[in-house]
Amino acid sequence: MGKPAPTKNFENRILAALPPEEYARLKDSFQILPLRRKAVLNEPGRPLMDTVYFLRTAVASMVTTMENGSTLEIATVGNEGVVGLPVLLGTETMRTEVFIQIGGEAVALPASVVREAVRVGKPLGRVLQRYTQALLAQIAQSAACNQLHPIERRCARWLLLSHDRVPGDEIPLTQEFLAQMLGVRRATVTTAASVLQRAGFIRSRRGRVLIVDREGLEGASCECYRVIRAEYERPVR
Amino acid sequence: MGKPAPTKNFENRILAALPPEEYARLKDSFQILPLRRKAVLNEPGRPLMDTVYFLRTAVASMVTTMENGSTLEIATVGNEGVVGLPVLLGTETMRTEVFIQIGGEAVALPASVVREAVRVGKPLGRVLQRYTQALLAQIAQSAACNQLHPIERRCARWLLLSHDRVPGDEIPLTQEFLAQMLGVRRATVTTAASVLQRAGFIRSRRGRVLIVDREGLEGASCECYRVIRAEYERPVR
DNA sequence: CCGCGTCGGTACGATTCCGTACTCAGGATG
DNA sequence: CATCCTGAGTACGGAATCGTACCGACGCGG
Repeated sequence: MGKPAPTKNFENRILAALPPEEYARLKDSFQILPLRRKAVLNEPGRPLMDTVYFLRTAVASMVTTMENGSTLEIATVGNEGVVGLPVLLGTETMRTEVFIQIGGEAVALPASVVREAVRVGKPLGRVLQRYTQALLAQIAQSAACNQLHPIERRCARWLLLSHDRVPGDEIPLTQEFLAQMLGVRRATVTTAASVLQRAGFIRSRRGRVLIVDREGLEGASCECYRVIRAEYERPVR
Repeated sequence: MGKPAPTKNFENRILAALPPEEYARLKDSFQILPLRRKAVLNEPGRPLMDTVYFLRTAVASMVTTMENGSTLEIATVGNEGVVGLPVLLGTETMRTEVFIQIGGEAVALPASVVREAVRVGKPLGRVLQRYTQALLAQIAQSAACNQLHPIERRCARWLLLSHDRVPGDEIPLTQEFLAQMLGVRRATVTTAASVLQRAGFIRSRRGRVLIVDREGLEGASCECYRVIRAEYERPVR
């Protein structure tokens, strides 16, 4: 399939889908800011998110932590999406932690502006609802994937989803981190990655993974990659 | 904790949360109808859902089927929720199958009526957005649970969530079915259920499970039951 | 250029769950 | 009452993954 075509200037896809006049109107409230790796955008306990982030080159992760300390990534958010959905869904807290997985740029909009646009039925609201559905589908598919597919395939899926959201072919990433995303031991990731590497699909260096053969990796991945990607690429009606 | 208190006449909780005048207004479009077990409310391929179902005594399951035929339940919907969310989120299809797990009553509303209410910002829209968030949280928690918790606990969790949505203490349910919900073999369910039974928490007969010691079952369940339930019981602000 | 902290590869027994398959029991049907 | 189908219990070898641990290597900072 190859990577999805990048948007112009790596603009966030939700913003890019807006009619020009809506985009122009919102632009006054824009604030373009860099998000550094490991920056935390949402913490489970914290009450309020007063900002909605439309990611450009930055990539974020939604992660759940269990009582015993084990973690699992719920969803990845890149320039196809937005961080701060609860603001639109009537609550001001969310139990999952959201943090920046790969540093980059984002557009910040005050929650009030977004909320107002949604309330009065502006196009932004429609697009955000559509994104909510896609996010829901992604989470649902991952839920099933976690239970039903072996790690090697899930690992490939994760790498592909990440690759789609990153400019080049190199993903900054430790195996320890990937293990936490997939909810397995680091050693398990090592063996899975070794197989993918021996097959010539990836090359992992210390703290980074290079995607060498994307086609091959897609073959090694489970169907879930395709399903999730298709959901995000469904046209906004 | 005990079961959640039932609503009056087993009314759907979303409808019950509406202001009286909104409820009265919608009541003209109501259609109360029985939903039989195994009835399919949504099929992945099918285009359009022109009806939104507010469940009363009926219980529905959202299920994903993988290419290899294995299945997994994504979420359970009872009288706290609604079937037909995509209608509100801008698409008309959904990849997950939705079917009736336990027969009962539901209120059917034409999608157009609901969509209009949401569009013009009626209270119904707010409550539905709030439910969307809770559903999202439920799916996210299950996703993590599937990966991180052993089956015995997940089995207990499932039984509790089902128990909450059913009038009595008996859940009509074959182990084969439960296995498909949890994404495991039937034999695995048998052993898990045996443990719960020997502990005196449940009694399983042919095609039905009786909840004997709810407190005990809560102890045998993972934290996810509490988390999910808490999300649904969060007040609508 | 050296030292040390972090990261990745590997090992091994333990455990959980799978795949398959056989058997028995409940209960509906004729 | 006999039959038959479906549901539930059980068994056993195998595969995947865990928990823990050790070791070597990369590369940053002093």
